[in-house]
Amino acid sequence: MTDPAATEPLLATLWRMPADKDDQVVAARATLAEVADIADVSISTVSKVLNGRPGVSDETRAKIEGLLQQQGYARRQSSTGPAALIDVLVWEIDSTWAVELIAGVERVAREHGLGMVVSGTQDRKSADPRWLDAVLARRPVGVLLVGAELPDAPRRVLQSRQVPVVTIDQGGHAHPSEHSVGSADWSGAFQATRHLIDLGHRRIGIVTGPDDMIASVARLSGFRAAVEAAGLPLPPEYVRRGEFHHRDGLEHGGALLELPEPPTAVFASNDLQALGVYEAARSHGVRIPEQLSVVGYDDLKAASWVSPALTTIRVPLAEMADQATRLLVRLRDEPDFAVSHIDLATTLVVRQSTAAPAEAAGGPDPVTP
Amino acid sequence: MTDPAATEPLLATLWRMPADKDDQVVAARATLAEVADIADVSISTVSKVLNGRPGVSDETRAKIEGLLQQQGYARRQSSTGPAALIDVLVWEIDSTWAVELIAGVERVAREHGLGMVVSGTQDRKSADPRWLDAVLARRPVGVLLVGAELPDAPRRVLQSRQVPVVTIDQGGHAHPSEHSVGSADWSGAFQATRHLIDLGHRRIGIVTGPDDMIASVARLSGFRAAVEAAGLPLPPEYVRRGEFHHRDGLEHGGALLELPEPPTAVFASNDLQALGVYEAARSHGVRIPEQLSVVGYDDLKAASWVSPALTTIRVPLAEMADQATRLLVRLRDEPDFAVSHIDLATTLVVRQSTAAPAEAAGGPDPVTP
DNA sequence: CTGAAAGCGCTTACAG
DNA sequence: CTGAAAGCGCTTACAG
Repeated sequence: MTDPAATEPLLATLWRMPADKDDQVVAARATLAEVADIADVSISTVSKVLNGRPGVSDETRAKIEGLLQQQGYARRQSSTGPAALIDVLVWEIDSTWAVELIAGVERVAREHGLGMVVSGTQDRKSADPRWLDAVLARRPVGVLLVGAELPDAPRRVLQSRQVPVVTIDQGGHAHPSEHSVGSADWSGAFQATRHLIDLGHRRIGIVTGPDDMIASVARLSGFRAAVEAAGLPLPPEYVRRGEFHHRDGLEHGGALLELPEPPTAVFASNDLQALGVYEAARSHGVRIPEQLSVVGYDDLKAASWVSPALTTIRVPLAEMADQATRLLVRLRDEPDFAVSHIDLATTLVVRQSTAAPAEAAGGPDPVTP
Repeated sequence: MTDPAATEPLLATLWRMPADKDDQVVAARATLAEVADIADVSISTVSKVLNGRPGVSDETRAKIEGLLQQQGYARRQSSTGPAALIDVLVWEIDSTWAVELIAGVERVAREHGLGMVVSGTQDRKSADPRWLDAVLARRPVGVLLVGAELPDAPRRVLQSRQVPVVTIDQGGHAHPSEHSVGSADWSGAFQATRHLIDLGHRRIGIVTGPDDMIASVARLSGFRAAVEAAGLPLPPEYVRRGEFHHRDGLEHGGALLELPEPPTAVFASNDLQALGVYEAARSHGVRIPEQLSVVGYDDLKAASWVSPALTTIRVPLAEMADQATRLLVRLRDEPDFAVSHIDLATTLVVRQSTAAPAEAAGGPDPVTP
């Protein structure tokens, strides 16, 4: 059985051509008998290994365990269809941002009698293989990606098992072949920047999100468009790359204030960063909004609690969660439902963190570091 | 077969006495053969009904469907035991407080290869019956209650199905027969109050949580103990009942500041309330900490972002989640593990929201409403 | 340690 | 419309 040619016909039996009118090749799972055949042992022995029973030599056991793993052996499939579960994969599960989405998904899932399995990931772009295995074993109604992305390989695996995937907040442009629910990032950023310009600001800085996130790129782009449309300069040192974290605002906010010619307003790409800018301003003795205007993005609850209350772009997180979850439920009932990209509108919420610049001409005196 | 006596022995076969050394009676599910027997039809016919196949008369179909329902027929049980899931029931899922616990539970669950199913409830004390049904169908490793309580009936149902329950943050005193992980609420509140007294405050108000939550009662009690130990007066109007919400701080904070003799310091029973007190102080033109000291409870991330940064009691939420989840995993392996109550220590985090009162003797002038 | 054989719960093609 | 019989995937008591 170490002769590769010998296993050839056996492997072939693992792929069956079912008597299918659609003339479609479907991957059939391996049975105990097939694994036993490949391993050259009896079905009984494979059964013992599978159930952890004694009476099998270590050598045989190891060989069979390897084969079960390799062949992706799964017990007799219950013909009950998918479990009443939705799997949610969340990037940075403890972010205030993720919470509002999770709460929204839970509410709609509950309405439909579905449980919500939540998994976190620190790595936005690659799925833990154990996560994928767990999802396949659970056979959920569908998978919701919140801020996370899925590489092609696991994406195809899910597709082949008829597990639909919906992405939330990718700006709706990431995978054209994939269902997504996002918000109007570009125009939200444009509105925010426009608001600052209308107040009379001429020197406006930005703290961006990671440049490999569509939402973040779209916000920067909307910002640039508004600045350019107004004919304002945008020195490169006014554009600071961040990671959507509080500390970005603290660090880059400080750096901006220490420039020889600091901006009179800062557009933070999310509220957390905006709160970081607050802290930087505080430690530099700069008053908001008198000496520095700040606009955030998201409209987290905290945005209205801080002082001064934060002017920001409201992202309809609850509604996005709602739409995405309903889409998943719909895909369960109509698997061939056309691929859809939904972008919900964002709105500017003006509070106390923005005002006209101190001097329409020169701006505040440079701050001494 | 409408003669009740005739069904008697057949019903009896639904309860089998397995060849069990423990001499335990175990409820066995009905098989197709048994249902067929009761219905007086062949197994084939029952199988057809079960799978919605044609070739069965409406009458026979109706009879069999009724019996399948009545006998609680379930397909062949996968002999795999409980699913690789933990069920978490969360009170107010979108509270900042719940998030940190959920994130902590997810991390430990993942470590153990377990998925985390999250359900929310707005009603802290009664479980949705659909939730209970879903949990029983999922057969999770265990149930974690986060801020939620379970009435006796569902509690007994879970117990009878060997689904262990662990409660997080009930102060560890709610159900003596139940596993719980809490934190030292009484001594945390005592520390916080003691801190204010040490700074020289003599008039200290409190915004409490709901008086049917142990955590909240314990905090009030710790507060009282510290005030009394210092021989300070505690007028009834200094004790304001809240619900652990931001608006409690806003409303009661305002009410306290409008008293003829307002307190010089406020102990808020959680950080959200403390931020509400901030807002009340702001709208009354009262400066923190110069004119009013504020202490919170929880140490949410936002506590260090606000200005002035909030002095608070740190509750080890991540560690509590960790302990509770590990306890559940342990209960899976040792169902008879002794009931345990773990209370983790809390610590005082001194930031900028507390200072000595303006006038050691009289305090600030009463604020005009 | 190994596997042939009996058996369980279920499905399905087919005879009546 | 109904059911006897063959068969599938798996488990288990037991012979070698």
